[in-house]
Amino acid sequence: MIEALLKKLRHYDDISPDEEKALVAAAGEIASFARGATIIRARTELRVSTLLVDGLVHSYKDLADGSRQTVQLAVPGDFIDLHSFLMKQVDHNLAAMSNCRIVGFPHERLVELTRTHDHLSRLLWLSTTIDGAIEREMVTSLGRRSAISRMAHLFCELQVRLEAVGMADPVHAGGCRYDLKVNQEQLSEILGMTPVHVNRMLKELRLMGLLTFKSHVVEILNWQRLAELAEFDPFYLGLRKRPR
Amino acid sequence: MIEALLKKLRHYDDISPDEEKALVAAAGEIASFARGATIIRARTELRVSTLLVDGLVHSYKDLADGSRQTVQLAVPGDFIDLHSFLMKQVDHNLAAMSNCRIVGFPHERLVELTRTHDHLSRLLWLSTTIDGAIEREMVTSLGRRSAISRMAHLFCELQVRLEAVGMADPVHAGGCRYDLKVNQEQLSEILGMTPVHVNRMLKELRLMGLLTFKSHVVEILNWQRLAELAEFDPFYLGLRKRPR
DNA sequence: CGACTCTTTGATAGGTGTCAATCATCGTGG
DNA sequence: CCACGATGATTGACACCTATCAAAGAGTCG
Repeated sequence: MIEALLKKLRHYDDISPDEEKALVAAAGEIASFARGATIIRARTELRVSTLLVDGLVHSYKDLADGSRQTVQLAVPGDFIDLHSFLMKQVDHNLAAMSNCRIVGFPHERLVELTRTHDHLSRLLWLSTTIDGAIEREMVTSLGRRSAISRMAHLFCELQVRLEAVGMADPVHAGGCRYDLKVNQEQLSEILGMTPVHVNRMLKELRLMGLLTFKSHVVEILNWQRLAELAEFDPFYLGLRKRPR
Repeated sequence: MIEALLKKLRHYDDISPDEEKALVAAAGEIASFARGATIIRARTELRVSTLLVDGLVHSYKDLADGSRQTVQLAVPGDFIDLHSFLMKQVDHNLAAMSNCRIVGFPHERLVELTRTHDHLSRLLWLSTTIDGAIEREMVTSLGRRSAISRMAHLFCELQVRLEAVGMADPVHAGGCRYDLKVNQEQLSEILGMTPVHVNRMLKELRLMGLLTFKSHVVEILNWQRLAELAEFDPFYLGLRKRPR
């Protein structure tokens, strides 16, 4: 149930059997949400932090003109609102981008965990700072990259993040691919552009022979050139083991 | 020296005299940097987290075309790299936007602080999650707001953040104002637009009677209409006291 | 006063948004 | 099995916002 999380954390540092046990013990109930369902509404009081087990969840902000902007995209193994552990209320909505399963971690058990498991709780907090790094990269994309480069960057990032939890072919195995259960409108909310423009940029990536996205499958045809177009450097994802 | 930090933390929750003492004791050496100076280069190993005492510091990313994007803007009272406490290396550069003074907090002393002062360290970590909230708002601005609305949002945010540390007139005192020691090019790096466009948007805000920015002073002439234009809601800044 | 930095303005180009229509896909019910 | 409606993908024409390029004006400091 929390395998993806463990896989991710093991990229940060080794996890002892005892730590694994503690983490499993802290997990609460599992729940399912259908695509589009709201999981957490902004400003509600939270007593549980939520781990995404399967599917995609995004945090988003609504704007007056009816548009919305995704501010964080969670893949399996990510906590979708670990920052609520301290903030108690989040400043954004959380919704299922695809059918998904989640598992709650009651805050009191997380408190207990921080008391009893120093190293493990450091790793959990590290994961929130890496969420911040991902957001900073998103700022860079939205502020300075062209639409096509921004899109390329997103697909690169997802490749690496999904690969880290075993949900994408390794990059080196020639053509890599992964499932991405979103439509073009949802992509446009992530990328800060219109659905029409998403469609055109996808076409361009296809014509350039870099990538295809069809029936919820991303297939990267030329990783190197895609990464160049995106100016992608995975350093910010923090997926290299070092003592924490 | 750390008054601004204390002021900010007191918006989050009460600070006891003992906590204040501990914080002061954790502070290390003070240093000054001239405008434009690099404070921390990306990927260098860090053993100290840095508090901004005076001036402005930004984190930024360089792009291949020579442009740069500010991903985080620190005002006095903000830690500029508290996340490095866990990441050890940051994924961006840090530079002085204006002449500034900083004070270092060696990581080992911060570790000690987390051991001895539960509540205080929760407040410090809360401040990093609020940094994340600020980044999310930046994503929203860059993704969905027009240039003028984005600019209005920045000025609203700075008013509130600076007011919280006593460096801006309160909003309610009619015309509020604050010092902002940046030029239009630096603004353009924050706002993800060109310097020329910054100039035009400043002119438009001036003509609309909302705000002036001249010789490093922001003067807000009509807070309400500026906030409306920006769709600004200070909730995400977390400046309301509640038990932590 | 000159050298510099910064601000301001104009003309033009180009990227992205908007609007609207057509096409493709797919599950469902007759 | 096919018609149908719903959803999503695709395309074209056009508008508009922002970038680009270039130059002139303003402010500051030695």
